[in-house]
Amino acid sequence: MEGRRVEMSQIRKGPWKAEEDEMLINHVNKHGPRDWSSIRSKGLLQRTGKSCRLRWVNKLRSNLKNGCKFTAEEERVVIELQAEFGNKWAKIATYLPGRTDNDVKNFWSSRQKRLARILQNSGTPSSSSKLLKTKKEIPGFHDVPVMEAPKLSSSMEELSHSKAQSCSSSHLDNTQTITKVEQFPELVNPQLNTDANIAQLELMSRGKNPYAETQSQVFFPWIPHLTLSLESQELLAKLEDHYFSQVFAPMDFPELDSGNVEQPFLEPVRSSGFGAKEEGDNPTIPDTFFHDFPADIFDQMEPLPSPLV
DNA sequence: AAACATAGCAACCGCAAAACC
DNA sequence: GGGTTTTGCGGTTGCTATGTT
Repeated sequence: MEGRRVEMSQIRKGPWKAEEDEMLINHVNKHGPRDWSSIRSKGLLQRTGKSCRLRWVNKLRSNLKNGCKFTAEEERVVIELQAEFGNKWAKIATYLPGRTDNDVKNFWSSRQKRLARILQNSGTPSSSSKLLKTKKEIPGFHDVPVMEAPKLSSSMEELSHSKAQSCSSSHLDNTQTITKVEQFPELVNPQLNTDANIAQLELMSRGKNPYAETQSQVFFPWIPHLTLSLESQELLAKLEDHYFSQVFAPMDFPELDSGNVEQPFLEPVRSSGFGAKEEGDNPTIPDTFFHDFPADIFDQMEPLPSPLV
């Protein structure tokens, strides 16, 4: 018993040091990614075999996309595969080269928390003001009811492009992603990503039929064949009408009911593409509307013809 | 500037399946 | 065939960075 206590106390836990990483890499180079328990029995590291394996799988092995946010495409893959397989993170991760089961799990967990918070806020009338105060909760949502014409910032698109490039260029196995995703052609439809869906469904829910494409085209006319994801539909089903009546009460768009389709408060993105815009080019788009979208959300979108005026 | 809230990430734990003896 | 060890997975926790008030 005493001996066991001493043994247990010798096991290191917590963050890994560079020397430990180096030792672990050496072991794998010699023996391959196996015999994890022998690492400790040989006295190489005071870590459990499980801990060594986890460190290798999640951080040290090659071709990992450490530090890169999930792209819109990756998000779609996760959402679709989670719906199909459930919480089989390891299985889902096999469809995402460079991502580990832990990455996928963490991504999903964060997303669930975000959705839960939105739902919670939507369910309590008194929380509407709180909702509107929090920028991160619904991307761009807080800007929508504001009828003024805010200035267009170019900083975000610069950031988006630099981030997208730094991630995509450093990982050559993106082709593998495409190969796998081709098995799921529905995954690469020009849908909006998760957060965008949340924002869109909340806007669209003013209408009688939130899934109607005509509605989506009213609010997001620059997005072709806009469809709601499973998640959005589920979320929308749970949202309560009073919330929206509160939030949008000051606004009224009779043209929506009459079928007279006009742009209520947003103008479409120019066909030249998001990154091609210049400052002041389209002053009616709120400058924070896209701030929470993944950097390459627009990569999947076909350029649209210039809007009819 | 400080306090608080939130998101993202790394790592641990318990359990189950697989492998080994 | 059964016991033990190893490996793999999913859930959870804790820490840190960042944003907000």
